[in-house]
Amino acid sequence: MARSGGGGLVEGGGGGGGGLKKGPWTQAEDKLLVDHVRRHGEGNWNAVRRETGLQRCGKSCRLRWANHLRPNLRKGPFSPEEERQILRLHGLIGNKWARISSHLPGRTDNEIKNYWNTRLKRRQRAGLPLYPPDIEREIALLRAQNINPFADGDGSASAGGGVSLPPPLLYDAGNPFALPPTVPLPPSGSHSPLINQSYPLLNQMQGMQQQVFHLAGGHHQSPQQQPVFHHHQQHDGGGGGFVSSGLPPLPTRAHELPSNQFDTSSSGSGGLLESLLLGDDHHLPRQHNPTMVKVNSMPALTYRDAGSRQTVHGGAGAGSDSDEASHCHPGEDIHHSAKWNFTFGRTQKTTRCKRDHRLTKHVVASGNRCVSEDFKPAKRRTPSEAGISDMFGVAPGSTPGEWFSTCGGSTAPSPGPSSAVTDEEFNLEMQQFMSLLPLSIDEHSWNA
DNA sequence: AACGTTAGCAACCGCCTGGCG
DNA sequence: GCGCCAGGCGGTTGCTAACGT
Repeated sequence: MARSGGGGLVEGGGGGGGGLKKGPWTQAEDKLLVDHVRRHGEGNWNAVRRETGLQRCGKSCRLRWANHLRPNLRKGPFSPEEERQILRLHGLIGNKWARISSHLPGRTDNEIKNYWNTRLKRRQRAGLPLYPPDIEREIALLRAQNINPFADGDGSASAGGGVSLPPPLLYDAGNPFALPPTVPLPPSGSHSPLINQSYPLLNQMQGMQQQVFHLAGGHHQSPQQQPVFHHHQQHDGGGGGFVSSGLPPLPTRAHELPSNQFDTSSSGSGGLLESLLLGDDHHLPRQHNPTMVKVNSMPALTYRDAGSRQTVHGGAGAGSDSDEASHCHPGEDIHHSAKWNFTFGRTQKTTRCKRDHRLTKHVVASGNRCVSEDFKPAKRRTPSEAGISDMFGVAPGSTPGEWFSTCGGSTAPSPGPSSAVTDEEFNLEMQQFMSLLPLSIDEHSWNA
C-alpha cells in the first residue's frame, strides 16, 4: 500500500477525484473537517471536499470523523469489562465490529477490530482457545439454542452433535417479547429483582447459565465444579474459530465469518438475544441506570507529525492494559484483578530489508517455541493533550458537550451512523448485564 | 549504539447495501 | 428493473514506537 510518510501523498490523477490526498491526517485537515461537521452535521461526506477544499475523499472523511474526531470517543486501553464484552459479543456474532462497537460506548469498530486482530488472534495462531471457558460455555449454549430440536424452523436440529437439548429458554416464537420463566440461579449468581424485571436479556442469560449446567452434565453443580470444555483446537469448516469438543457444531454458511457465531439465516431459531445483539433492540425496556459510568471525555486525536513522527494521543487513556496485566502474577485471581492474560507464541516474523528499509511480515509457525504469558509491558505512550487542547481551545478532560460548545458550535453532532452509539442507554444496559454475568472459572486452567 | 522483533493502530481498499431517479 | 451514488463495513496493509538482543 502506497502511503505517505507523513507529508501526505497525493493520489495520481486516476479517478474523477483528481489528486486526493492519502495518508495521515494533519491538524489543519482535521480542523477543516471538524469545522464542517460543526456547521453541517454528519453525512454527505463528499460535500466536505467541495465545501472545504479538503483533498480527501468522502470515505476518508467519514472514517476520520468516526474514528478520531467525533465526540464521545473513548480512547485508551480497553477496560477488563470491555474486553470481556468484546469476547462475548465476538463469540456470539463474529466479526461484526460495528455491531460490537455499538455495545461499547465510545469505542469504534476499528479500535475493536484492531484489538481483536492484534491480541486475540494470536491465541488462534498459537493454537489456543479464543475465549475464556466461561464465555465459551455461554457461546456454546447459545449455539445449542440455535439448533435446538425443540425450536421450530430450519431443521438444523441436532446436526452432528448428538446432544440432547432441553427446551429453549431464550426464544418464545409465539411471543418473543415475553420473559422466559425465571430460572433460579446458584446463590452466587443471584441478581436483584429489578434486573429480572427490567433486563429480560439478563434474565435470559441467567437461564442460559443454568442450562449450561444441564448441557455439561445435567448435575446441579456449584460454579466451581462446572466442567470445563476442552479445546481440541481443530478448525471448524467455516474457516475460522476453534470448536470445543462436545459442542454441537455451529451451523455455517459459505464464506461466513471466521468465528463462533450464530447462523443468522435460520429464522426463528436465532433467538431474542441474537436479535438484540444484532441491533433489533427497539423493544427492550429502557430504564436509566444511574450506576453506570459515564463515558468520558475528550475526543481523542492522534497526530503524527511529519517531522518528529511523534504520535500525540489525546483522551483519557491512562496507563495501559498490559501494564495492568503485568501486575497480575500467575496464580492470582485474574478475574478479580480484572484481567485475563493473553498467551501466545511466535506468530509473525518481521524482517527489515536494509536496502529499502521496508518491513516485511511473515507469518511463521509457532514451532517449538513455548507459548508464554503475556506480561510484557505495553509500549510507552506519550500522552499529550496539549496539542489537542491547543487545536480546539479546550481543556484536557473536558466533556464532549463542553468541547463542542467551546468550539462555538451550537449543534453537537449526532452520534453518527457509523461506529456510533445509536442508543446509549441500551448500550449501557448491555454493558451492565454483561458485567453481571457470573464468572466461575479459574482462568488459569484455561491459560494452561 | 545499532539492529532486529513485536505490537499497536491509522488508514486504505474492495465489496455490499440502500436510496433515488 | 436498472444504474448511479453515498455510505457502511470488514479485511488488510504499512508505519512507527517500544522492546529485545
